[in-house]
Amino acid sequence: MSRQAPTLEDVAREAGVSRATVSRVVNGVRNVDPAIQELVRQAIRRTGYAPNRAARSLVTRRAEAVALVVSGAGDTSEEAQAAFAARVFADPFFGRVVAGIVGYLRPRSVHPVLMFAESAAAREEVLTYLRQGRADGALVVSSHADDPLPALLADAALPAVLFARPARPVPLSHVDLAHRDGGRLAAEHLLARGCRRPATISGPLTVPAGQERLAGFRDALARRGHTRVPVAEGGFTYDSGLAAMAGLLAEHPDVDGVFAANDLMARGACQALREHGRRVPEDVAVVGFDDSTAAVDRHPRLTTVRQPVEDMAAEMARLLDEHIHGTRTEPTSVLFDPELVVRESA
Amino acid sequence: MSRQAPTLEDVAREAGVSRATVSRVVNGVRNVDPAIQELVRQAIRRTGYAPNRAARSLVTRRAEAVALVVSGAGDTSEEAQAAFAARVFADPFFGRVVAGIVGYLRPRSVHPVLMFAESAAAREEVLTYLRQGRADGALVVSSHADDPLPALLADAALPAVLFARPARPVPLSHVDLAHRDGGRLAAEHLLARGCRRPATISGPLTVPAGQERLAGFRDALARRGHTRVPVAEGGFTYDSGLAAMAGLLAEHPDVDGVFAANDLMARGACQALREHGRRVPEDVAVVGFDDSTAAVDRHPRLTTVRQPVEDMAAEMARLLDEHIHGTRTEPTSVLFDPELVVRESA
DNA sequence: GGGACCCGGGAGAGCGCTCTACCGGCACCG
DNA sequence: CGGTGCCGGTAGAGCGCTCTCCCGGGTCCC
Repeated sequence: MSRQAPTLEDVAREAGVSRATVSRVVNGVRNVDPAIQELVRQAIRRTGYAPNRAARSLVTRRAEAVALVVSGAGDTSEEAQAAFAARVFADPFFGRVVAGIVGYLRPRSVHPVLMFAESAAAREEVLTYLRQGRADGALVVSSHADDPLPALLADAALPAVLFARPARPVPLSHVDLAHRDGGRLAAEHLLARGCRRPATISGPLTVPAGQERLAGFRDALARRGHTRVPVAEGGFTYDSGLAAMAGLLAEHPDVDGVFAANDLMARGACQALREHGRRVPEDVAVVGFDDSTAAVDRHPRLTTVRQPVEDMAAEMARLLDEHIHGTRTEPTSVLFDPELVVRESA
Repeated sequence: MSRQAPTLEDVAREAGVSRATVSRVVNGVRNVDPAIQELVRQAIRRTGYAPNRAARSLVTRRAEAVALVVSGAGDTSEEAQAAFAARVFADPFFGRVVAGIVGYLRPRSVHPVLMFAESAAAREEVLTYLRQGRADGALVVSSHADDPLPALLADAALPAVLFARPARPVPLSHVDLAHRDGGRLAAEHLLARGCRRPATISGPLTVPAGQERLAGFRDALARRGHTRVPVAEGGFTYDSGLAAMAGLLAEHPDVDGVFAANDLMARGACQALREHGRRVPEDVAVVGFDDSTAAVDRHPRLTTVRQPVEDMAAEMARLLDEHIHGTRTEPTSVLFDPELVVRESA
């Protein structure tokens, strides 16, 4: 910004019309004489005019931006913040969320502001940010079940949409997956493949997704007569999957099929199986969950329950849009269907 | 925003002082009587006041936001945009960049707006965004060498800082790594381990980082008498590393040490070696580059040349800050030193 | 004791935009 | 030929904030 940026006034003078007329041309409201329109457009080009957004926001009361909040639970220390960011981004899942959100926002010229809310101070910052009108609403992706942010947002009556149903009910719209159906798909596939000793590495049982994937898996097996299925609880990380699989093998050396509640753990499980001399899928079939590209294209390519994350993220953005514009007022929950993707591991 | 948000005026009335005084308390400028300060603070608390940022930005001409631009080359189609975003985030490298940037920006209450610039239209959008004053500057991470964005930013005299030196010189500040030294570290380590037949999987030779890591590696080996070192060019992806390693093995079955120009390719190389019955590091030692956590903590844990990405990203943000505030005017380049991290693979 | 100088506070302009008036002119119609 | 719309444009208020200018009163020093 070496010299002053041109204003509406400058363009108006250049085109020989009033400020309002230029504004109409820029925003495309009301009929403006085509000849004058062209005149104004040329003036805009000559001056290199770009409307000042702060001024526009001031009167429209719209920031045309939304906060993309990656939310954690507890009260992480300041130093751990960098680690938190790195960890979140390490999960291929998050990239898909961003892709879906940006895909929806971009054509609407709305921009996502990246925020982390892993401590009480950071959460307060998010609320303030929204109250200041710097963003029109929040898209929240929580990494923990007991994330306090959703409730804070709801209390403040700030427009927000969540990815995944919160553990505690909160009057906020959210998108989610039919996790139960996903677990069922995995179970049915393992049985169809001829597995006789299925087991599972569940997600953390504190989060709904963890509980429901497990429930769906168990229910489907129970209906087919498998009532006592070994379960090892994992934490959605590679290492936890590895450890869980090692544990399962120790207690049940005869397992021939494993459903891991996400791809990262499935990968860990594959590694553990390899270390214990089991071949995948010949000795033990492995089914993952998510279909996160990065985790899936390794060897052996993972059979997994696909979660349409991009679509879900886009829907999340769409819901927020409606809440912001007041075309939707009641909290809504949109459920997506999982899909089995068969590759090599099962 | 059900009811109107409280304004400075409201707080002033509540506290029985003038607008200016409240503004002074909020911004901490000049001496305000402690008693009155307290009065104002209470009024702020009672009213739940949060200063409107659009209004503030309008007069300060500061958005207190920067664009975090992930930039590609060519003219990707609209449909490929989602894939682009997903791909970028899949690289663990990017998460570290974000962590470093956020670590610097957050204490300064500056927020990053995520933007993708993988097509001409998207690039134009970035420029407009900055010209509109919605962000005070841009932090650019390019995935391609011939990215046109830096030149566009420089031409428009918009504050911007790049990660890595652009292929074509551009009058913009940037941070970078002493890639040559990194290549040298890898070479020396392999030789020190007793490797007699070193080879390398280089990065794309169109990008400076690719060229220089290779040059450093070659030079160091040449000084020790290894003048003809097998080179396979990769594309910084897992698959390209796998393919390159397979190629190297086919032509030089006796290689006993490999330097891959990034961790992802090193992982691919490990996989290829495993498939060809070679043990790592017993038969072939593998050294990676980056020290990207996610890629490194697999089995065998990767020996790698660490790039202090977080520090580099933070420095990038610091430089931008200086450019924005006018305390730095000349384009500056800051070089960081790589560091060898020895783990299991070599 | 009087002038210079702060120090704490208020008044008010103005940042660049949108948007609601309003107004002149022109076609149409009774 | 005087209303009645309607079209195409202008005028101007005002969004909420910062910041310069100003002013009263106390302090300090000669």
